[in-house]
Amino acid sequence: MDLEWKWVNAVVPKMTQKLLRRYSLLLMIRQTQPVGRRSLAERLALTERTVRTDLDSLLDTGLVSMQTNGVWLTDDGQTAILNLQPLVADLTGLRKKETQLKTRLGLKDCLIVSGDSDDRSDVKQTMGEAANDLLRQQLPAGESVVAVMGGTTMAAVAETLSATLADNRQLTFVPARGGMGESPKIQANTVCARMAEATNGHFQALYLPELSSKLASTSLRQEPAIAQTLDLIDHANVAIHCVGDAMAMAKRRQMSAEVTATLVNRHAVGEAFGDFFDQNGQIVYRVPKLGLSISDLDRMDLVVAVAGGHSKAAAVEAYFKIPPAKTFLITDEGLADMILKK
Amino acid sequence: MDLEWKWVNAVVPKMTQKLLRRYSLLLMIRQTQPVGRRSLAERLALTERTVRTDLDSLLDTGLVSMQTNGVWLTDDGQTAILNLQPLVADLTGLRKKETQLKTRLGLKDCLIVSGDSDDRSDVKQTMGEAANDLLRQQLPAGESVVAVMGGTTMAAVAETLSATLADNRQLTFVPARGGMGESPKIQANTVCARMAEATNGHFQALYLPELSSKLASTSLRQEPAIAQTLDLIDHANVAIHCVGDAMAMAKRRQMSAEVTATLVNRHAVGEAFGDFFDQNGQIVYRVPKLGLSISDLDRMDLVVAVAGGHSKAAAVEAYFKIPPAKTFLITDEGLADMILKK
DNA sequence: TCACCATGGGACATATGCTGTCCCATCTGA
DNA sequence: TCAGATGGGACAGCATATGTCCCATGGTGA
Repeated sequence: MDLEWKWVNAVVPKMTQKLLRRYSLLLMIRQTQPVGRRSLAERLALTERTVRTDLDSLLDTGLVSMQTNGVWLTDDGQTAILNLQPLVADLTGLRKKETQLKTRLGLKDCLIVSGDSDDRSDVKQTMGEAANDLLRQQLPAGESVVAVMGGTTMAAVAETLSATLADNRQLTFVPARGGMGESPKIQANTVCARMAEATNGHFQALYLPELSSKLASTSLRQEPAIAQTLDLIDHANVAIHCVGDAMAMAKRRQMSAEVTATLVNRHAVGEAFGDFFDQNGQIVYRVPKLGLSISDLDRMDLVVAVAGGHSKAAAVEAYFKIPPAKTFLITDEGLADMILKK
Repeated sequence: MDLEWKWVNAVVPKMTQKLLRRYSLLLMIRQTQPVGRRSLAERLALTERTVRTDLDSLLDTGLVSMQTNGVWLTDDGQTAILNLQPLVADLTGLRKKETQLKTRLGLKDCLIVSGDSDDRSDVKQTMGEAANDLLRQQLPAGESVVAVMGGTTMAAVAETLSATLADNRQLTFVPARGGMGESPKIQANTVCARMAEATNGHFQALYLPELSSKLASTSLRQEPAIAQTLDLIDHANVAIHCVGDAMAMAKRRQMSAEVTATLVNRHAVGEAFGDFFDQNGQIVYRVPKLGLSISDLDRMDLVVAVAGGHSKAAAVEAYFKIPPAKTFLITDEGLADMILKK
């Protein structure tokens, strides 16, 4: 498929440029709708007029609609993005990187969005939308219990979940683990609530204080409210989570100096589900928490990992030495390049 | 893949038209090179200027070259045609018909060119070029012995064989069967000679008179020159042949009224390798000839059948109830439609 | 409620590319 | 040698794309 486009380009040059330009326009509209010509032009570094011609064309073919408050993506526009994604990935060479990363990390499949979320904050949002697309295609129909984690990346995913996801599905969201010391805005409970809201689904919170001893967790496990949620987690068939850089996570969760020192000593590079691992994928420290562990992913129908930014490359690369080979990864070019260039 | 193009078209309308126009331009150049703008314009029902703009573009990208005697296809142009073929087949809907026909007839694969060779004589030539493309991709490297049949279709294939076929191959052509009463221009010996010439290969003729008795064939088989050729035929690993309408073939070969009556009585619809069969693929009459039979195809590495025109539909459909499922078919839209519409 | 700002739409000159239609010098092949 | 086909030049007309304004308006936050 890769070579094919070379010839298309030779026969109708600049068709691909135009296609890519309009595709990125569609993406940007989806991300910021409702939005006006001038904002779009600025964001995409195009002139107002070219944006306008493109919009007029897309209006003709019904992919966008113009309202007094700005441009909106139509349902057809949504579908177009979904259908054009692999094609555009081909054109930009991302497709090649996707297959490379897939084999390199042993993934079920892989989606790479362009950019680097360490540099531009909107890339995280694009990853969120990619996650939404993926879920729409991969989430089994019917009832599902979705275990999710917290974090800024997961919050971005939650922001973009659309109601169309719930068309043939009844979704229940549940935090994969108890409160992990994150700030309220990005903790799993908040993410759950937001996802449930967006998809007209249900959610169940898991309010847990910081745990310091195994004793406390054993007694807490008896609490009816908590036991019920833990039971739900045990029945989750879908997991969406992120992978974090070890030190960044330790700092964000304000872990004690003692624990941090342990992490350093044991060369922890990444974290997922509260488990810290070194570059060989060996778990070197577990945050004492209730809920899902990496090993529970085996029994899931669908596992989606979302992580981007070159700073997380080492973490992600190490992480995928652990989980079953059925995980989907959604990442960005910054991270992908960092892993592949080695 | 089929749906994808709908969206490409929605995002960049009329690019596909242009792509198709230029592709057909390339095809026409290949067919008639060296050729001038005006001839091309006339043949493709375009204006001179349009052809010129397209040619200029193709010149820029190096797919064609302009000489004082006309336009030539470059090597890149050749490659472009080859690589764009499946894509264009998608766009025109031919691809869908190809897969349909493939499953319907139980083929290894199938190439359909647009048009109907019963209506336009140049369609046969296009099929020949398609055959050339297919051989270039499928013919095993190294030495091959290619058994070919006669007929106008095979003659068209022979016309278009190109030297590039022989890049990594040494080819020997041999008539699959003895002279079948065809006129010299289209008989297998001539076709062989022409193919060998085009590919810098060898060929071995098989000159046989009309045979009327099995006795004669047995004695002829002893003749050293004939025995040698027959031995070569036995070692053929590739076969290229056509499928004919039963009555048309009987007439062309000036078969006796008696035999023709037999064919009618037994409801023969088609012919291949001198074997006539009815609509169920049952062989109802064998021309007493020396050489290859349909059953010998089993041991071949590659079998290509070439037949087009709606009038041959019944014959082709019946034929593919006989041979192994590894045959490639090259046909035209007229024939494909006739089979598929039922 | 009001004011402001971003919105879509209109307008226009300009640039670029495509089209139709000539003519012409030149090359080719019979 | 010569007739016919070749590529290239030229030009006007047309369509589309582009850059740059301005304007009325509607939604939103103060």
